[in-house]
Amino acid sequence: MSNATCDGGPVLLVDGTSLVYRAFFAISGLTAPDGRPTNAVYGFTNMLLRLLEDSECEAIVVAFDRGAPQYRLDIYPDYKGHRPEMPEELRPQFDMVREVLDGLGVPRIEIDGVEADDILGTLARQVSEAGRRAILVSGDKDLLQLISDRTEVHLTRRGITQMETYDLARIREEYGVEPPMLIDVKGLMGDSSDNIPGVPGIGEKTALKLVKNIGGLEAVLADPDRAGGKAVPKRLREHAEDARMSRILAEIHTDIPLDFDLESLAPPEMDESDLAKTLGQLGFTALLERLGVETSPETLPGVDLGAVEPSTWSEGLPGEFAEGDVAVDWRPDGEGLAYLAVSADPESGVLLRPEPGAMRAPLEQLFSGEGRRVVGCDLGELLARAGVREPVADLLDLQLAAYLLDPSRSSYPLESLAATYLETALPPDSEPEEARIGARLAAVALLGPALEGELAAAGLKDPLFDEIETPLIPILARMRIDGIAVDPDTLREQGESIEERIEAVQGDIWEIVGREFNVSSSKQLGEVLFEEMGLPVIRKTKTGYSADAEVLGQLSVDYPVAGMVLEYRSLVKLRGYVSGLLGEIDPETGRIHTTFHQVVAATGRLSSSDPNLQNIPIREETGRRLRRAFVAPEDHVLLAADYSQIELRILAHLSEDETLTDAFNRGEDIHRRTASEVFGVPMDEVDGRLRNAAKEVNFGIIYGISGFGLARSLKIDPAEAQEYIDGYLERMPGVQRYMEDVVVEARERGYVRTMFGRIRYLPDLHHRVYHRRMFAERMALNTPIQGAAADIIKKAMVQLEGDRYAPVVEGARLLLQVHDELIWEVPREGAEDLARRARRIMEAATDLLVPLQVDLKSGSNWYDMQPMEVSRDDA
DNA sequence: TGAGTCACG
DNA sequence: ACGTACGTGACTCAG
Repeated sequence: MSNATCDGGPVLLVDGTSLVYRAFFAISGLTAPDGRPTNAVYGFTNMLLRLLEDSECEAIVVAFDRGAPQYRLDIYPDYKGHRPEMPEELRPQFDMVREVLDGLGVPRIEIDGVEADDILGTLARQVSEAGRRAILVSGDKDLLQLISDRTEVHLTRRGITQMETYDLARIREEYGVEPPMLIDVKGLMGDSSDNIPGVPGIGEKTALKLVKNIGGLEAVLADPDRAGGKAVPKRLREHAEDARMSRILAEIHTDIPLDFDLESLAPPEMDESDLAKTLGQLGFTALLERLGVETSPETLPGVDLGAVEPSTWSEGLPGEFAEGDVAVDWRPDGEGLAYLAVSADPESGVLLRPEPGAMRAPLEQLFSGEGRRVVGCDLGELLARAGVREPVADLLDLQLAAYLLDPSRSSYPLESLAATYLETALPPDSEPEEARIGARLAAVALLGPALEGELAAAGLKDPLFDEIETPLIPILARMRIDGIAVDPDTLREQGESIEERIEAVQGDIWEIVGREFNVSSSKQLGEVLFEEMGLPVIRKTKTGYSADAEVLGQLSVDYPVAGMVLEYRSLVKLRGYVSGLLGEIDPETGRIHTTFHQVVAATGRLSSSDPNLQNIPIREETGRRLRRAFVAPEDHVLLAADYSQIELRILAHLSEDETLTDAFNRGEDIHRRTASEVFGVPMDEVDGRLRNAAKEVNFGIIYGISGFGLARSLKIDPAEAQEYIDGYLERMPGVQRYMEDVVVEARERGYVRTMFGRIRYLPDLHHRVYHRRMFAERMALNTPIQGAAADIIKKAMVQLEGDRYAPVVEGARLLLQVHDELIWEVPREGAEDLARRARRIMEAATDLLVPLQVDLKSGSNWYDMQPMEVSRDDA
């Protein structure tokens, strides 16, 4: 399309500055995948492509303003004086527009100290003098003065989607004057947007009438009385010089020296790979398709696995892959591997097919070479599946790197890494498997340095990737391999008791209701409670009646059946835990081997699954007893070390709020102090109710507070909740300022970062839908806090566990991480030693304005944990 | 598969 | 005039 020649067609002269501005205000909420605002680039590019498609143009040029137009400022220093500054989100988009134009092969002209108008005027004159037609495209009516029989103007109308054509006939009809006379009109009327004064009291109508009836400005000024009346001639006399100056300012120059050869104008020729890269990074894939640009470029030349015979597993790794850097690819199959492929260079690789039960040896070899580097995806999973507890090789996990670069993605398949960072596609499933694996290996090898570069450029490599996340890989793998011992009998006993109570409660519910139904079915429950029994409907969901714990809790005051449903629900929930946990006990080890996921939570936290051991009940006694099933082996104990109030301490540090830091530095009970501040009560008069309210306020602050949310958690009036919040922010002005600053900065940058540099993009900060935008703001407030807590405990884990050949304490194994807590099993006699070291390292993991505090507990199972007395002064 | 619910920090 | 606290994973039902 854009490469088609169209001899004899008009030359398109585009006012880039004006159109980018229009696009910026016409479209909102659009961002690139990396979070940069792209609304103006998108609108402009879209408009430009439509122009190229619609007009059979011969050539196109885009002009931009650059710098202050000195020749106008000399005449009138206040020219464009009252214009608001360019919006922060628009400024960087001009460079993106330039890149897009370069990719499209559209020439652009910008000259220091010259306005786009004048460049366009000059070009229009040149085109016209060459006997060709020109079409000026802008959002600015000023260009109408340039219209001639060979020049027309297209103006954007209402937004940017539509253009309106102005030609000579239309100007004559609408204004009744020749186009150059519009300069005189503007000289008289002025222009508030450019801060051109004109003659006060003369607006467009009067100005036009004068010019139409009398003639140009000089003719009007020569005999002001011809204007008729008294006021207008008076003003014309008083402001004649203003009018003359205004006319000069209003006149577009057509004689700017251009370093541009009109003869060289040619239809644009796009650079497809350049354009694909530019538009791809901006996330404009639909535009790429519209341009017919190949979006999934040629596939990589794969590593030739034919060069080496696929090996069987038992033969181990061929010698040439046993040392030196390698790229690996693998595929899961059940609990094992479908294949493992390794290559050391682009020329050759090896494909191994495992024999069941013999996975370990080649993978030990793979990860054992001192100083070698293994590059691949999800290496932790590979270590865990192979049972490799102590890899020696350096690891470069591509998935982990990609997660740090953009932690909000739902997954990090090699295909999408290759597409994003290499701009290549992997072969489709229709290709033979060996060819596909060969190409995957090639992609892995190339992605290594590519992603390392990206990490470094984003400030994520050191220390986050190199010192924290990568060393954590084998630690998490080891936690999974080791697992935690679980006593199935304890679970089964509790399960039976739970089952009995479910039967009983279910029977009671059925009796009250008068019939049998499935209490677990929200649909059936809703019908029974709200239709048959006529209970008041408190809230509705998309699909029916809401009957969650909050609603049932309210109803239970008047309707005992609601309370019984709550009990039923909690019992069913516990039954789920029991059966889930029993099903996860490895028959060989008698232990549960949960998986800790390193690339799931967008804040940087870990997550746990199969089973999730980060949500084992503790708040309610019945559920808490489940913890009795998590046991330490003979002569061992479980040791738990948890950070006390780490998120509030981070808030104190980040906000530098005096009250908050003071409270922590004095070692006060933070919720009590908060209550004292917010409710104006002396510390020792804070009762349990006030303290709890303050505790909820503190949670609210960390989550990105709203009066409504706090009201809900405290079951109070939203207005009252808002008063608490206002009171809090008044007493903690540092926190208030911090919260405001974080959101403003995030909006400008498109992302937030933790103290350790961990990044999270929040494109929805510009979303046009209010609640999406608010949601993003709360993420902006919460992520630096939750994320920093994650950074800190990860760092502590690495310091405590990273030295693979010297366990912290003989026989100790780190088993679980529950966000602000670490749990080990340790020989009884080593517990105190481990506790001391854990506390020392965890509390010193980072230096904040307030101390970090670690509480320690130990016990023979996860239920009976007793506080440990361990002194700190052992440095 | 999605919605609703609920367990944890 | 709107919908509302952050981050997860698992179970259950229903289509």
